[in-house]
Formats: sequence, structure tokens, C-alpha cells
Amino acid sequence: MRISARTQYALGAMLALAASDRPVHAERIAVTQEIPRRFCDNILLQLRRAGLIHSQRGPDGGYWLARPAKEIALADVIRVTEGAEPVIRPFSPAAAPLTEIWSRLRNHENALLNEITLADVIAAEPLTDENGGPVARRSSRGAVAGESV
Amino acid sequence: MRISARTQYALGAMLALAASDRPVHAERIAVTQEIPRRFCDNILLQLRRAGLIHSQRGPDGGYWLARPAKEIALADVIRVTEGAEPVIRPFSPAAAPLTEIWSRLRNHENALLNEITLADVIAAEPLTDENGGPVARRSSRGAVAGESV
DNA sequence: CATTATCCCTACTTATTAAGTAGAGAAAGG
DNA sequence: CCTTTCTCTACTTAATAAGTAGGGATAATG
Repeated sequence: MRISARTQYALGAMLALAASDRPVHAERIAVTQEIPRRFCDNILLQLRRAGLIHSQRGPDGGYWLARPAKEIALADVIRVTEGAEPVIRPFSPAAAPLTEIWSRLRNHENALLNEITLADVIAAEPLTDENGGPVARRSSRGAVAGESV
Repeated sequence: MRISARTQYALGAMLALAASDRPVHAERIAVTQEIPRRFCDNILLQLRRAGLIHSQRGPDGGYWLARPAKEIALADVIRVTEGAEPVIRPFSPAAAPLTEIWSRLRNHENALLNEITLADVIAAEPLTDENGGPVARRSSRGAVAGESV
């Protein structure tokens, strides 16, 4: 389970947009999400090219989500910044049966990340994990996003 | 789901040892598992220091498992080569609820890899995945290692 | 139409991690 | 002792991630 800084930043940026009902400046996103200013531009550009967000230039410009927050899964964002996951191929015949195991892990991971949307994350109570309770709640797409750790 | 070459090599080496009832030379492991010769030494040393295998020097030397194959989980091997997984901490408050999600993914992954042993992998039918069938079978520790991809 | 705020784009640099290599030392056995 | 095999530390090289730079393009405003 490895998440690059870039991906974490991208998720933070998307959450910031999801939480706002109007366009948000890159500057503002960088500050609130603690993303290095230029790097933030860089990432937003990538998200826009992937079609996840829209943008407008000039004064009154900014970024906003291309679709409602409850229709954007975490996996949608992660796919953009992490790229396609490389298929793990065994080096030797003896290790071939491991392929099946990697596959199962990947599938489970994808299933979860495809279910949880930006809206789900925003709906989660902040800081409730302090006392071990649930953080994410019910998915607006049907999944349960919390419980049973 | 990222697996380094080092980890894949280590798993291949461990499977090679699990499949043999006597000590195996580093040389032989390197050849059969297609591991660069010196790198193989390097990895075997690490596995020995972690207590997963034993060794003997000189002619008639070699490596063998420190415990029965059914008592060595894949996670035991992966932990050695990948080191402790870094805790993912959110950069901003808005991203805090994601922590819970990373945690769930990690826990699921660990649960699976702790259940499946070297013995399970060896018992799996090789090449059955060619026709989409199961590869891993029942775990000698109770887990089911195949099905439902 | 000049000015300013904002996004747009390519390319570059730097830092970190992974992958692999080298060389000499130390035990076991004949 | 002489060969084989593991043991150890350290080094080099390759790949990826993280972050930076410098301008260009567009939109609003007075």
C-alpha cells in the first residue's frame, strides 16, 4: 500500500474542490492543502487533462469539479496520478502461483477505491478517528465506507 | 499494490528452499529463480539475519528454512525485504478521513499475506491460471488461497 | 487597449529509493 | 593448505519521485 505525495496532494486538491460550490484558485488550494505552489499547478493541470476538473483563466478564474463529488471515486483520482499499475510477472516458474495472489490483492483494493467517492470522504466526521471510531460513513453509491478495522 | 524486484526474488528463493528437503546453494537458487548472482547472496543474507533461514559454509554448505514451510507466511518474507510500511499521514485536515481508508486497505492486505504460507503456494497447481482456474488451494493454516478473482 | 490576475505548457533540476556490483574475509571439509 | 561456499561492508548505477523555472495565453476590468 504505497501512496505517492503527488497522489495525496491530488486527493487533497479534489477534496478542496468538492467542498466548494464555486471555482477555487490554485493559490488557495496550495495554501489550504499545504501543497508547494508550483507543484500544485502541475498536479491540477494533470487532473484537468484527465477530465476530472475544469478550469477558467483570468481574474475570477479557478478550478472546479467536472462531475458531482459523489460521482468521482478515489480510484478515478489515483489512476490519474499513479498511472496504470504495472502487472507483476513472476521471474521464475516456481513463483508463478503468486500471480494469483497479487491479482486478488489488486482487485480488492480497486473494488474499495472505486466505491468510495469524494462525497463520502467529505461526509466523514473529521477527527473521529481520534477515539477509534468510524471516519467514513455510508457511500452515496451504496458502499459502506467505515467500520471494522 | 507494489512489489519490488527484491521482494519477488526473496519469495522465489524462499519457495526454492521450501521445495527442497536439503540445503540449497546460493548458486543454484540464483540460477533456478533467475536472480543476479551477487544480488542473490545479498538477499539470502538479509533473510538469514531476519531469522527466516539458516545457512552453512564450506563444501556441502547452503541454505535451508528455519521453520517448516507451512509456518512461514508470505508476509514474513515481505516484511523483511520491504521493511516496515510507512504510515501515511495526511498533509491537510481535509484529507484526514483518508487515513481510515488507507488503514483498511493495509489491514486487508496484511490479513491475506499473513494467512498464505510458502507451503500453500507450493501446493498450488502451476499454470492452472492459464485457463482462468484457481491457482492457490486451501491454506494449511485455514485460509483459502484461491477462487473469486 | 493596457494592465493584471489567473491558468497553461514544456522542460529542467534535485532528492530519494531501488537494483545491482565489488572485494576481501571466515568457516567447513577433504 | 586448498577449495568451496557463505559473510560482510561498502560502493555504483539506474529509475522514479518531488519539486522548480520561465515564459506564454486568456479573461476581466477600467
